[in-house]
Amino acid sequence: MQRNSVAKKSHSCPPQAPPRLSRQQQTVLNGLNQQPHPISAQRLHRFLKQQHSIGLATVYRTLETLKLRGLVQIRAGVQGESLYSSVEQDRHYLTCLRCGQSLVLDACPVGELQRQLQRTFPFKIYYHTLEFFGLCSLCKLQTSKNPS
Amino acid sequence: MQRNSVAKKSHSCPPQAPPRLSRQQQTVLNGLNQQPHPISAQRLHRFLKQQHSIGLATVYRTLETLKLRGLVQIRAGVQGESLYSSVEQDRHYLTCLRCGQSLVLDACPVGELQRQLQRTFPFKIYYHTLEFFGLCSLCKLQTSKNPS
DNA sequence: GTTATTGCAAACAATTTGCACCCAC
DNA sequence: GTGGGTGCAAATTGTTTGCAATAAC
Repeated sequence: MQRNSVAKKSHSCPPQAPPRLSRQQQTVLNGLNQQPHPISAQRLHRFLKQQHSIGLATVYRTLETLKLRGLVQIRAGVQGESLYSSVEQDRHYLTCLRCGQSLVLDACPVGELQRQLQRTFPFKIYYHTLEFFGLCSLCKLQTSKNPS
Repeated sequence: MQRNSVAKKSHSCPPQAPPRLSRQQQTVLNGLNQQPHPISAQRLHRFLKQQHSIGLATVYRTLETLKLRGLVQIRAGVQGESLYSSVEQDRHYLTCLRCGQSLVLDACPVGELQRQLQRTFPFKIYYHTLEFFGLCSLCKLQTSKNPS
């Protein structure tokens, strides 16, 4: 997995990700990795500020950087915000469109498909999202009463 | 599954969706169904205004209504907006995180899984999203030059 | 007449940007 | 010293809401 031959050339510089992250960027990435669930930029910022001094814009800018480097995964929250999580997590959800409640699924049936796509297209694939949407039993009742 | 006994009561009233849509709601739904690809609320509004008189707020409100009735499908655009499409479309994409370019995939390997989940959980599942993210070959080059 | 729908403009919220300052190399 | 990284506040963008006018039944 690791290039063993010539790692001498200055600081390590793997073919993929331009290497080092700044201090604050590392802070953001660490903070993100501590989250059990996908989290919005705003909430992550509030979380980080408990321990560090960091600006909201930096959090946004860093998440953008990490995104392009394939280090974070993004999905959309029910109220339209973006939710970020470690790209390591291969988690999938069953989400209620009305109340936002999410159930975690354990199956991930698309790993093989992803590898196959990777071979077929000239794309560097970082991750995939798979999510099911509908109404939970409670909201289904509510909706038929008050279609709001 | 369906209450068969007394379906006589007034206009048809299937167990699921509270029935009729208003005129404008119908306009939105029709307009949406004419789109070949997922579209944002703003663009849909611009599209509709070419032929009808309709307010932006109505478009948003209608899309929300249609969402709860399981008639539209939502996914997040690369710049953070919501993209809407007919729930009929079982399309999946391979999307570049940098330029937003999307390739349409033909395979959908999760139909069976969805039916299985539907049996397992007390959720009414309307649709699923499955999307792959990464960098297209061009953006991959660009990124290694200018990590911006 | 009563109730839901609509349009407009104002309000909101998430995100991005301009700019001056700071830090690492 | 130079270039990227950072914080703050202002600007932008997508979306929601209040309310009076309108349409549906």
